[in-house]
Amino acid sequence: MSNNKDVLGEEPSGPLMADVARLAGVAISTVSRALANPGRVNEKTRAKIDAAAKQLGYTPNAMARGLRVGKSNTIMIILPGSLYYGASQVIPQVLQSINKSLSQNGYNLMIANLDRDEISERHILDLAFGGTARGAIILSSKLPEVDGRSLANAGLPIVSMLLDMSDAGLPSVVTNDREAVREATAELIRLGHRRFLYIAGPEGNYHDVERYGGVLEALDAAGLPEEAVVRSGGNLDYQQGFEIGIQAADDFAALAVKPTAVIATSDDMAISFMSRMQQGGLTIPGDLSIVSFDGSPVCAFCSPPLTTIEQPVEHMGQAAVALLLDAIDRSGKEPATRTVVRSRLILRESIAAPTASPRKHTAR
Amino acid sequence: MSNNKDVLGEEPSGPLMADVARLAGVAISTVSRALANPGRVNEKTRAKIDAAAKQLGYTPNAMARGLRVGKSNTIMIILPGSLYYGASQVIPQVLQSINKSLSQNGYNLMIANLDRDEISERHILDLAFGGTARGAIILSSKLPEVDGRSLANAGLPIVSMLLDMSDAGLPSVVTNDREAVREATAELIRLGHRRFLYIAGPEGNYHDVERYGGVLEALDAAGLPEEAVVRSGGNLDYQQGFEIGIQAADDFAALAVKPTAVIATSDDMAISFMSRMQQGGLTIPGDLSIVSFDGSPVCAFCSPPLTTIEQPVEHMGQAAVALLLDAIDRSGKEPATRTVVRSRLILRESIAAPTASPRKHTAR
DNA sequence: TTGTAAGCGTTATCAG
DNA sequence: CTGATAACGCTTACAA
Repeated sequence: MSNNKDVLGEEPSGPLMADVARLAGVAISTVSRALANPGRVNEKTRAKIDAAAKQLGYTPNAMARGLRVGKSNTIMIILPGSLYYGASQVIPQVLQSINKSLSQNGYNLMIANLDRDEISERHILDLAFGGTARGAIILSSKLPEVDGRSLANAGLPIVSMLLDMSDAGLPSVVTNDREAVREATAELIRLGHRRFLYIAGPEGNYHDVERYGGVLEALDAAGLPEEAVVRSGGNLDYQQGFEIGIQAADDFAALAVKPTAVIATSDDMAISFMSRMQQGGLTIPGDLSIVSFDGSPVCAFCSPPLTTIEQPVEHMGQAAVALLLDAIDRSGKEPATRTVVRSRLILRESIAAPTASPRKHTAR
Repeated sequence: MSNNKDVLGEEPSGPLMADVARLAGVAISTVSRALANPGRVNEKTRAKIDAAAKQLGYTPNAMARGLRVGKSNTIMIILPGSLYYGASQVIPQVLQSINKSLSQNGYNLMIANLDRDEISERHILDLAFGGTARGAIILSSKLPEVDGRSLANAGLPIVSMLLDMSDAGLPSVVTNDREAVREATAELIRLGHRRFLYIAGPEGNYHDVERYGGVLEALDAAGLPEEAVVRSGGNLDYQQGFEIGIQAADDFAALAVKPTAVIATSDDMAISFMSRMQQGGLTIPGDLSIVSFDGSPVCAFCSPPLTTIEQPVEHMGQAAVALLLDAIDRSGKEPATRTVVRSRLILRESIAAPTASPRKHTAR
């Protein structure tokens, strides 16, 4: 058994449980028990077995175990489109956090998809229906569904992150997009701003709806009309943040009445927008205040340093894993919960009171 | 068999090959053959089987297949420390590229490690020795090794990326760090610079050695003494690029004779360094030219836009996968190759000829 | 407490 | 070309 017979050219398969059993002088099932439930076996035999296992450098075969118990210990993470943005570290931070939490609980992390074409979707479904994945965490996207098979019917626990899908029955971990943007906008209003430019991600997208909603709520609370904010963007994805910011700069240039403050829905947008504005001779925050969303580390080193809303990605990752493992354990028939982890406004030099007389602008 | 008997509370296990066989009216082994080697089965029965499989929504169980054939189709990627940097998108780009190439070849990507503690290393070794991983791509780090087991002896094809480990027997995909930095430095010399600050990653690290070597070669070629360059940094990791840049700014302030040009070994370093310099009243590139390494997208939107060396990460990822799959197929006894993918210097406004009299500075 | 034996869902060998 | 049947390495009743 195993590769004792040192056959040349043979793939070494490593020591088997049978090898450990033989070396320890016990039955193979005893080894299995000793390794899994150390309590249910005689202390002395357990020691013998441990010693034998260590001596041989035995590692249990994960696929054999998985097949037998009908479960894997791999979690897949389903990512939207591209993994990289301009400067945002949200996705890598999420991966880091989730992977860490999973490792601590004995699970592996598999990257399931980056390109949302049919091939990738099929790939995801194979992972789910083929027993490879034990659960899934899905980021900012809808459930894959290809010719009859849908991830929703895979009998797989799924947690949505960033995007609230609790209505669709998925436990979700999100941040308080709406409230955070409302507060940021309120801060701008407090400083004296009355006209705003809002730079949007994909229009109608959950984040866009929530964040823009937050702006409107703040305006409303301050007694300002909805017309106080002008929208830009809406047709490109968050991955193209730099592009969006550039287009917004063009939009800004075309405006007859200039806003005095800008609310960008991602740091990338804010960064390229600000760059263009400064090239055009505007000073920030003198002529224009800017706040954005994501809390990318680089914001601290922009000139001026960018005020941004920091998403607590690490906590969100932990929460998502906790929810998922819970669902796995309880093989849950419970109603989908929604966990909200609060974002935090980081105030920096990119916002200030509007200069001169705002009346000049508003012509009031 | 399977979940025909709709038992409540039972985990639905999905249709099995046996179910497909029954529906198609053939033997189970014929189904297996039809699905794997469509050529070795009668066209008509194949059609029947395909239809049955599709009708049932059959997905083969990956673990069963893996156990039987003694191979998985999962590749693990071993990452150094943290997954996220300041603004660099190198890691996410690598993941994207590798995952895409693997998917196209029917492989899955598993993230193997982010924290290089003993637990994680053990985890990696379990993946390797437990048959979960069929191969590994390792980024800028050495092979894990814990109590007796070493990844090197797992009988697993491994490809190193970013770091040249061809000497240690690992096929490696790297960029031409040395040459790229040499050219960048030469460009600065051509512009008239004669005194340099070099901002380093971990001292003695492969990248540091290569990149600093490139600087020295350029100096030498121009007949400049080694003393023309001052080193800063060396004790922090690349993940702490912003920190390194800040410390470098302090180092710069303490210098009696100021360099006129800075070579940062990562964009993060350059960004925080530049931010500090500008806060201190220096203008870039007027008082100081800056080039850096990585080619982060955000560099285009810094003020001034940063000259940087762009690593062809996508190509490198593809090359790494190609090498790995090759090694898997050939179960290769061939000598470890080294694939070099050339970096590219992106010229932007952060470098210029030194102003008038460098003596002004040096006099102080 | 330990051993025996029956699978888990595939693939591969070997007859037919 | 197709069908039995024996593994793959492990877990888990069940028996001793």
